[in-house]
Amino acid sequence: MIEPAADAPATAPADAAHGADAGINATTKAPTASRPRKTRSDKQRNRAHILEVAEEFFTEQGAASSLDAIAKRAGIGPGTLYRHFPTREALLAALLEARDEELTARRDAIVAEETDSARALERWLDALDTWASAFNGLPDPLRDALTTETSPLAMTCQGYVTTTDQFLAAAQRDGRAQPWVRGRELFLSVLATAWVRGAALADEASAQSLRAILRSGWALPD
Amino acid sequence: MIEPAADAPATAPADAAHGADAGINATTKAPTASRPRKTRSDKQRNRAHILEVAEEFFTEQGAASSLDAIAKRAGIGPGTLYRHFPTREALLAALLEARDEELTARRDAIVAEETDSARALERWLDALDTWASAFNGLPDPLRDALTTETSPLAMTCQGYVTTTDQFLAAAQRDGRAQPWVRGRELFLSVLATAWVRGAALADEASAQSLRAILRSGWALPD
DNA sequence: TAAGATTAAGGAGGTAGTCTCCGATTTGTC
DNA sequence: GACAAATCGGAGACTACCTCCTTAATCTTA
Repeated sequence: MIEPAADAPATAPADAAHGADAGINATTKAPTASRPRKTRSDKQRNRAHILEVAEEFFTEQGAASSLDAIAKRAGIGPGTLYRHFPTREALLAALLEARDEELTARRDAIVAEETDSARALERWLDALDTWASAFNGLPDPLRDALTTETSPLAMTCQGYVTTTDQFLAAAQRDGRAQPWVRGRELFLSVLATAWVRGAALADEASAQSLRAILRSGWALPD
Repeated sequence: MIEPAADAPATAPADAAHGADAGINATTKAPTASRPRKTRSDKQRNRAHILEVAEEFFTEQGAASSLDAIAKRAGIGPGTLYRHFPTREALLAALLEARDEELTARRDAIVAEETDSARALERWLDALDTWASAFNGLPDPLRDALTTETSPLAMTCQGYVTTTDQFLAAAQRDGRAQPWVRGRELFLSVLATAWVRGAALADEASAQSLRAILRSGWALPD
């Protein structure tokens, strides 16, 4: 049996909090401490549009695309882009958040369908590989996030490391994975293979082979 | 027995050709077609100094250091630096050339000392790992070189891939390495582990573990 | 719905890095 | 020592990142 699940990597609702908290300070008419305004509509519109355009750019030209160019194609000034997403990592995190749902779904599907714990871990690593290969050059910021602590990507990565740990623990319990391996390293190894793929634009063969090497590296026979 | 060796990755002598070819066109006194001049001394001096300073910078700040900053500390203009080394890769290649001798020596030592072909391959991969970790951020240009064909680093890499292939072939003959692995992928996997190490400035534990995963990945028991 | 308050947009511009071109300088040769 | 060729130096064109401050859009209230 397998049992990772229970705590997903937490898809934060981005911006909640407006409405439902009026009337608290209605006693005084002080101009300060008034009820917070509704978020301006153009802000949300811009945010959404930036994300669309960034997805395009990153897909076509990799995760290191020029942010100014993204702003220009989105028809906004650079200041607006940076106000919404102070760093490249923040922008990437927002884009990956959209993929979070899919990855979580794959995780749940694996848990539900797979009875072989080693096979389950393998499928999960496959899913992670696809995720980390969303954009060319994505492995680099992901790797950095894993050691930076204070990155918008850090939380996301940490969640997936935890999930990896759970799949791995199950496989280890069944004697199907090397006992000395840790989830963090498997996660890093997935990033590393995705990084290798990023080189060639078409060294798929090498990436495949590397995955196989890693597979036979963490696995135990039977 | 092991038998890689024979053809080293070819340490090009950089600039030969001066002297020993005079008198050929001595028949006419035509101002054209005269004997080529000796290389100017300041050129060699500058080249050497650039290499010293670049070694410093790359060691301290990684392989992505500012080239203009290197030129400035070397007391020359950027144009001079770019004339000597048109690209960052050319500069890196020149620096790595200095390490070529050491790596070749390690290869020869392994060939001479090691009777266990799997152990020999392992030691060679260790040597490569040290080589690829000479500067922070070095794995990236090395990876690119492996698929660019027309990079000053490409030849160097290709030579080491060949050496890896030879050690690997020996191990495979002895049934000590997975038969489906190729030298290119092992080389890439070394780069990948070096790349992982580059993240943390100190995630040595993960890098070690990744090496172990790879080790048990390509190896066959007994 | 118009005035006032506030939030957000826009974009000029400071900083930094890459790389090139050409006038000035150094060096080798006779 | 003078000439010619090779090399240097660095201004500056280009691109990218990111910030600040002025202007414009939107929300609120009457």
